[in-house]
Amino acid sequence: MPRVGLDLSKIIQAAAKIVDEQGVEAITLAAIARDLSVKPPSLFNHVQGLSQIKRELSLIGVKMLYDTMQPASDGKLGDEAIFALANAYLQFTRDHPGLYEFTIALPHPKDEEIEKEGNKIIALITEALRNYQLSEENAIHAVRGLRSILHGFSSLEQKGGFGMPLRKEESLNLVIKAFLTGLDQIK
Amino acid sequence: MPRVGLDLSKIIQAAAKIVDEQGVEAITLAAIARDLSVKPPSLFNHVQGLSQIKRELSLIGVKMLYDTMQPASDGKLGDEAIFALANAYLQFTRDHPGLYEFTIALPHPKDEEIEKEGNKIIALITEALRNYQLSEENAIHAVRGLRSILHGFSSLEQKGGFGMPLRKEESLNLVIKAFLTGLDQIK
DNA sequence: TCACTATAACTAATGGTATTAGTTTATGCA
DNA sequence: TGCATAAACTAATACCATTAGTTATAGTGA
Repeated sequence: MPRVGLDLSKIIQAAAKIVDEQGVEAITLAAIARDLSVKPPSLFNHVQGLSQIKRELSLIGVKMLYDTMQPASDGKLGDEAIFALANAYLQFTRDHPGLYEFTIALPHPKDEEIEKEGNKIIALITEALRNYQLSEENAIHAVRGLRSILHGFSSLEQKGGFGMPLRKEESLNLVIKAFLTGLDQIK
Repeated sequence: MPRVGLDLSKIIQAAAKIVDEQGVEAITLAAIARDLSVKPPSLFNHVQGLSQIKRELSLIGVKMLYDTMQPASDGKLGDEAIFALANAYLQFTRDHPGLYEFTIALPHPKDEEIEKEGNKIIALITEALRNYQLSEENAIHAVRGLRSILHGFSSLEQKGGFGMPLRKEESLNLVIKAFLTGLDQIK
């Protein structure tokens, strides 16, 4: 019985690799155990079960997304900050499609730790929109709008929803450009 | 052995009810069979397996979404048509959250029948955008943008992504309003 | 009306999954 | 060096999808 030296972190790393390379459907305790050269029950020494693993994937997903977006917008303001955030967001969804899905498909709607991390992302977007002089209420609408654009575009791209070969980054830039331009006039 | 009179349609209806009421995770042959008071193997007399059922859910999902959107925009043009489409889209995702997920999570990327139905939805949006005088290329970008907004907003709402109590329809209207206003200036 | 055929729905069996209980043994610490 | 903790295991249970083979119903033709 050679001890492999498992721990929660190694299990989550293996799980993250599987979802990013093979899709969220492929995440099973059996697959993780295989990847770690261990039998499935061994995982229970370090983890409550599959649902905890999914929860941890959501958590590191949100954290990694924030860590990707934060440096991108740092020091920038207005349009420049928004486009930087958008590019970072899109890049993350391309680099980590599986993990990204877990950032959206929340386990229990009320997981405070995940919610806290998610709020950091929202704060980042809110901050980038600061110099648009929006009312408090419109700022909330605008953040929701930007999140909808970012998630919708990324999700549709992931699922192969865009048939045309036309450059997709160009599409995202145009939506955001139009949205921001229109935002300026609504106030 | 009383014959229940199963057929493909009844099976798909039962499956649709399950995904809309209990979520896409809940769709299993066992659950469908229970709902129809039948043993799981009986389903194989009418269906290839679970993957075909999922494929059929995608197909009727796309068809139903089109049938919801088409009458909404019929006879309208410009902003009015776009907002009508958006409201119909949002309503569909609320009435049929499970079916809606299947319209996005396509089975094999290349299912011609589903793709054909999907193209009818895209044509509807394209038509509604007609009088914005967009170049052919920008029209494609704009359709992608609108789809991103609609899907992103609906998906985030479904997943409980919007915490605030602030009226959500208002948010969607503002994003679209801003997007359309900006679109007018880009050309 | 009756037999016959096609097939709907079944039971039994296989192999995959998560999870729990109970066992063995490696490893770190006294 | 010995011992206690716990890591990894085997065995077992319960669920799932799917296939093979069985039973018997319902519609057809005589």
